[in-house]
Amino acid sequence: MGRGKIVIRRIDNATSRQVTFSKRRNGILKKAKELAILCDAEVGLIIFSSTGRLHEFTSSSMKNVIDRYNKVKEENNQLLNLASEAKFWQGEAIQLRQQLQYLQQSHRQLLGEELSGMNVNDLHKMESKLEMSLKGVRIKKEQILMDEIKELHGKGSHIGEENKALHKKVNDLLKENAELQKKVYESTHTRHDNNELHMPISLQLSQPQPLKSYLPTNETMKLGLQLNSKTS
Amino acid sequence: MGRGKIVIRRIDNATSRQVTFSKRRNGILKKAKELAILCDAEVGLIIFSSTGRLHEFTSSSMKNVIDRYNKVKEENNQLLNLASEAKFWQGEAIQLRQQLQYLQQSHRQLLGEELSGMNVNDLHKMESKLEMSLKGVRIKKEQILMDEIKELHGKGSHIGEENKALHKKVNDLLKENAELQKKVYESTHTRHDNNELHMPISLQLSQPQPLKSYLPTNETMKLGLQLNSKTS
DNA sequence: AACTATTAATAACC
DNA sequence: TGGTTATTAATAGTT
Repeated sequence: MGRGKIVIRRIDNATSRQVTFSKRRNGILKKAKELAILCDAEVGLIIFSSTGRLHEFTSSSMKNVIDRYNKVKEENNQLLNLASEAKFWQGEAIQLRQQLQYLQQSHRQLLGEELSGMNVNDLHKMESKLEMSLKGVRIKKEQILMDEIKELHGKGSHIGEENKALHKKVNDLLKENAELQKKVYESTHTRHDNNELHMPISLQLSQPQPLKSYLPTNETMKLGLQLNSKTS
Repeated sequence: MGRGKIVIRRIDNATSRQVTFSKRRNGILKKAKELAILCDAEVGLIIFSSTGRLHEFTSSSMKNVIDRYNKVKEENNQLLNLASEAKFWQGEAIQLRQQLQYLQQSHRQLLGEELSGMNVNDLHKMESKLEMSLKGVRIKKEQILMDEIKELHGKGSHIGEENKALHKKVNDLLKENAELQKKVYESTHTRHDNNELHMPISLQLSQPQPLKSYLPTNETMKLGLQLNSKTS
């Protein structure tokens, strides 16, 4: 749109560059204004000439336009951040789902399900694997049982010793008791007849109770059962 | 530049507004780019369509352009402030200079200088003014003199009374003295003759001095003169 | 989105 | 800097 066509590149001649700037600047300012009016748009145009002079057009106010611009850019940024975050977690989810699927498959195969699609070699390997596993499991189980037994033996011998001591004590007490009974009998036999058996009876009843309580108790029996149920 | 001329006003039809927006937006974006390249200008163009969509062009970065824009605006603001401040003080100076000039003129005229350029009426008024001033001055002067005299009279009468009292005292003393002299004379007359007249002479000399010092002094005379020179 | 008659912008010149 | 004009570029109305 001039006397001749021009290529769009920096005009070297400073004067004609300035002239062109002046003309085109007016042109674009007019265009900006027209666009704003015709199309009801909010337009902000800032131009610094090569000499540093400022020229501007705004349909509203430059502050408005800039604020709105920054707002939109910020929102876009937030959207971008959210999008990238979503993408990241999506990736995580895909990876985790794959791992899960693989483990489920492996698990089913270990349990003997879904063996279709495996060749003899695979099945052979699987068999070895399972045998190794079984071996490990049995070794572990036996070890636990042995530990249990060892512990029980320890407890048992301890209780046996205690038992011995108790038996001795019981015997001593019985002897003592007998002597006392003898003395009482001798003394009461000469004076009163009706109160005769009161004291001996109460002493006799107290004797059997301590004997019973030093046998293996319910609690220690339970402990042994629990350990057994765990290793079976 | 189309099939027909158009007036630049908001296009009512939303669809054709949108179409026009699209076309002209491209046009102005191209123009902005061309201006930046051809003329080596820094350009920032922000467009919000009526539907709120953002379109932009910058030859560098929008942040750059906006920062530079704000910087220039701030500088302009500062310049504007300084300019308005300068204008304000200039106004003040002009006003003060006028007042000064008027007062100088008036002062000179009151002193009888620079009477050329005044007509008879002006001079008549001036004369009256000066007469009034003179009258005021004379009245003030007389008042001050009267005050001075009154004060002096007050002082004078006071001093007069003191004077009377002193005279009386002097007389008394003279009488006393005379009597003493007489006694002395009588007593000495019989024994010594050479000391006879010493004492009476000294007492006679002391009498005139106090009388002199109670007349108006040099200082009060001076005060009167100063007041006169001020009012003349 | 493509076409085109027409207007608007502007490059070169003064 | 501002005006003129030949020419190109942009685009309004249309398809």
